[in-house]
Amino acid sequence: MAGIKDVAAEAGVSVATVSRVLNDHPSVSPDARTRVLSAVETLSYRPNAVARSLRTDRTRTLGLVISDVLNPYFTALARAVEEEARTLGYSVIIGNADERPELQDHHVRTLLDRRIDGLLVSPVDRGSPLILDAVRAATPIVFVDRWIPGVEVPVVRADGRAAVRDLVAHLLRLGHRRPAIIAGPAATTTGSERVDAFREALSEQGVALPAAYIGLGDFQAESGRRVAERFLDLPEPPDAVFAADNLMALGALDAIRGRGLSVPEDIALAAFDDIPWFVHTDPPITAVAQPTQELGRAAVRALAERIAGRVPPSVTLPARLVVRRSCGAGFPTGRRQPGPAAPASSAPDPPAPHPPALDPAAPDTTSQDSAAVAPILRTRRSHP
Amino acid sequence: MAGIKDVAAEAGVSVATVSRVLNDHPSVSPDARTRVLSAVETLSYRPNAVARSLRTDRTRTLGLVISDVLNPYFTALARAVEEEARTLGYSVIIGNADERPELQDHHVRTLLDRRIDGLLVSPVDRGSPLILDAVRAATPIVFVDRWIPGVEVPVVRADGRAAVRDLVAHLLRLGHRRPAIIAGPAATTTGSERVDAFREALSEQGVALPAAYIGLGDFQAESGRRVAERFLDLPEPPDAVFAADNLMALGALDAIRGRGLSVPEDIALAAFDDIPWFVHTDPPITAVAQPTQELGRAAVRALAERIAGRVPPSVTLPARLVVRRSCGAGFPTGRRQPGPAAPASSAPDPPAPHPPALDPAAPDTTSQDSAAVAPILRTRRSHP
DNA sequence: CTGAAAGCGCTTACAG
DNA sequence: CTGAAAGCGCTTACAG
Repeated sequence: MAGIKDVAAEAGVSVATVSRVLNDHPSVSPDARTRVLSAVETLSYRPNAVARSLRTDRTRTLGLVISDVLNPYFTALARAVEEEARTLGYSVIIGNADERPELQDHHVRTLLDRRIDGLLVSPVDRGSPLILDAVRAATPIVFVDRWIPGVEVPVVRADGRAAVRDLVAHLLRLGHRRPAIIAGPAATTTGSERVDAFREALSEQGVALPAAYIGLGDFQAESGRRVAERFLDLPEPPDAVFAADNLMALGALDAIRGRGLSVPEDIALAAFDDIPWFVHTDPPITAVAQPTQELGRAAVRALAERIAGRVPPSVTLPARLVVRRSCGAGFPTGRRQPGPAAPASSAPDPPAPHPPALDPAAPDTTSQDSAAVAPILRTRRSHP
Repeated sequence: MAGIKDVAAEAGVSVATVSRVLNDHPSVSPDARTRVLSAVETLSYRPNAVARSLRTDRTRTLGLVISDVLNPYFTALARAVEEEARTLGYSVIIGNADERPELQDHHVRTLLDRRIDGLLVSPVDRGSPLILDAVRAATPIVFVDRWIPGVEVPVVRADGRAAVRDLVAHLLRLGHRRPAIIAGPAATTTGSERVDAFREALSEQGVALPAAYIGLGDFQAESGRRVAERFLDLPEPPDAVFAADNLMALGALDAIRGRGLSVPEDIALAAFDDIPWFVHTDPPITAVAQPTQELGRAAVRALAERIAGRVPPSVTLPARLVVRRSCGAGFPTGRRQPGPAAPASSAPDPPAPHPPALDPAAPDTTSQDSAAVAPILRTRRSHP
């Protein structure tokens, strides 16, 4: 593989000059520039990024440690992050923690060893001394989605409280009186916050959330199944289940149907995090949708600010409720009625006859499906 | 951040000695070793991977360029790749091509600039001069899933022909007579092979696949929707649609239901690539499942061989048909019957009363659901 | 077993 | 505008 010396020889200049044209340094004669450029061409020279990074102490690389690649929410987040990073001239290296603290630390360590310029993390726990050390060492870090309380790091996340309040109103309106929740690990902020939001919204409506109706999951499908089964074994099972992420909702759905029960007739189901497949599950699942794209973009911008030495503010974006049929809504449970296709829309579900109560202060937090699916169906480049 | 010099000073030895203990070189006195190790500890020293790579000309990093991160198939593949790579002491950097040749080349270029030790690619087209150059330059490369014909590179992929033959038998047995296919781009091997397999299997049964029943998609949801709509607009629409990947199946399902039609009563639907959500779509979708985990592992092992200078063989693993209800199978279309839960299984669907014809030479190619979902439900670490 | 020194491929003051 | 030279943080023959 040709090096900068070969290019210099071919062009009849010094390596310094080659380096200058490669880096768009102003003081290079037009003649030298052309010769270097053509030498680069004929040798198909490509600068060695490793050497460059060692010299400049910058890698133009961002690390992103996500909790679980198999979770479509994080996959969408990763895509948005890479897109925005590319715009800003950065590459991103993704580390998948698989919800395991050791694996998270493995990736953080590897990323740090590689001297990435900045780190985006969705921490799987509150502990990691490694992350705390990195923060102390002034490594540019931004938390996305989840964060570690008490640590001085900008956080980019969604606030689901209004949407959860809408969900609770929706459930109560449909007659559900014994709502339960499959929570994420208490060690994660999203694990505890979602339970808190649910409990508070219920208590505002005078409904209690007994301990037996709070099941502890780990954000993975299998735990959703396990907790749902425990709920169904209760002397008085809940009549509605809210899963704190989409994978646990999948597991819960599995468990419910495994008992021969049906959603929403026997038990209602809702999930935090909306994904395209929820439109097509049986029944379509009501979910709290995060503005994933925007979160990813905002996180990268904040991190770029931190890298530039500035102190970006945390950003909190609202989530919104997407109503479908999994909590019951007066829809016929059998076949859909024929109707005209909705050409530019991805919302095959008719509007719910009884929209949930809206928080008047946030009229846009609730919507009827579709927007959540749009990313996968619309923002992709269509076939030429 | 402490460097090797600081460690040397702290331990009272030369940097050479520090380097030796860090790299487990045998000729280091026990005394020197302990002192270096404790210096490393007190300074929380971490070797700079960038400098190390420059010197050793190895990055212990693999590049993986996948066609689309939003496609659960590739996400599962990426996870398997990272897992196996980690076992072998490699990190992996994922590049998402989003089915776009320019983006694929962007990532390949970036990865090459970073001097990754080897590259795993699932090419989005047959062209990329960049990839061909890399092959010519003897960069260790292995193709996964898709490949570029005529290029001397090991290929790790699944052969879906037997499974597609099973699918065709299944469709015909259920009375479908006008099967159509939503193909992937002809520029990809998986795009053309799946059509060929489908056409051949049909012709073996004396059924033609007219041009009007071959729709060209791009492996993304939106194209599945578009092609399905075109099918439904035909004077004589197909009575079964086989989507060449899971995202196009999602789009097709959208389009079909947007017309108020239902699956499988009005039209059957099947997909290539099985994903956990297919168990819970309405109806559950019959799919050709690839051994994704094994493909990822095998690809990494082959690449490691190539990096070591050996010439690994290509590997082809069989795919298998997973029968669910989307092609019709005599299941009631309404509610499920109550029944006991299947504790350790993720297959809520009862066995199909009419299993498809099996190729006697490959009795294990067909199965009844479940196994495909197992990865996400079982192989994850459960909550402690 | 140990250290001084060269060198990996770049970038960038510095001097001209 | 240009080049010689130092140096980024490591590893590794080489000599002792």
